[in-house]
Amino acid sequence: MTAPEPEQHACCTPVRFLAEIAVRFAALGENKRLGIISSLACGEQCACDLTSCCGERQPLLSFHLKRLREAGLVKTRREGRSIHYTLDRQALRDLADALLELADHEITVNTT
Amino acid sequence: MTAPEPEQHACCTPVRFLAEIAVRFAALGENKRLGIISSLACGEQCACDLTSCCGERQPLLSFHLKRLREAGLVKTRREGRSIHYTLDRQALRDLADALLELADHEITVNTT
DNA sequence: TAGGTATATCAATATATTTTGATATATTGA
DNA sequence: TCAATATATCAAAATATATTGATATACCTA
Repeated sequence: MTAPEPEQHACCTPVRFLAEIAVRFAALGENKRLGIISSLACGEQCACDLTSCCGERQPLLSFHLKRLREAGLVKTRREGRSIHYTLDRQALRDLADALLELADHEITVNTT
Repeated sequence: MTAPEPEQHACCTPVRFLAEIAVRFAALGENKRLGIISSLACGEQCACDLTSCCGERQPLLSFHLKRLREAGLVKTRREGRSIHYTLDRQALRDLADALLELADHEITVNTT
C-alpha cells in the first residue's frame, strides 16, 4: 500500500488502491491458488505438505505459492529445509472490507 | 450456486463452491473490471456512460461487462436502446463472507 | 421502412498466465 | 565433503485472456 492515489475517472471511485486490490483478487481467482488458501485457512503448512495435499507437481505449486506471496496473501518462514506458509489473515479481512465498502457504498452516499 | 459439491482434497476445505468463487475473484482481478465495479458502486449506469467514463472502446467495455455478468457480479436491465448495469451487491457481500470465513477459520477450528 | 443510436459479437492478433521438464540453491546429517 | 531432501528458478510450450477493427443486432423515431 505505498502508491499515492490512483488516477480517477469522472465517476466516483470509493475504493482506494484499486490496482493493488485487483492483484489480490487475481491471485485468489484461480482454482488451485484458492484451494491453497483454503488449505492454509486451517493453519500453517509447509510447501511439502501442500504439494502432496494438492497433488500438483512441485514446480507448479512453487509458482502458485510465489504468486500468492507476491500478492501479499501468504507469509513464509523457514524452518530447517522446509518453508512454512501461513495466511495473511489481515490481508483477507482487508479485502473483505473493500468488498463490503463497494457493496454498501450507494447506501452511504445517496438514498436512491 | 448450483453445483453439488466440489471434489475435496485430504486437507480441509472450509469454503464451499471454491470454483465458483474463484470465477468471481478472477472477474474482480482485473483493473478495468474492478474500475467498472467501483463506478457501479455509486449506482446504476448504462453501458454508454461506462464507456465514456472509462475511456475504453465500446467492444472492449462490452467484453468486460460480459465477464462481470457471467461471474454474477452485475445485473442488467434494458430500457429503450440502452442496457443498464447494476452491481449485485449481495454477490459482493457473499464474497466478503467467504473471505472472512477463510480469514477466521483457524480461530474457529483450533486454538493454536 | 429508413436512418440513427446503443450494444453485442466475431475473427484476428497481442499479451499474459499456466504448465512442464530440467536444473539450481539451500539445508541437513552422515 | 557427499548424498539426500526441500524448495526455487528457468526456458519452452500450452493455454487463456485482453484488445482491435469490422460487422451484426435491437430498438427508437421520423
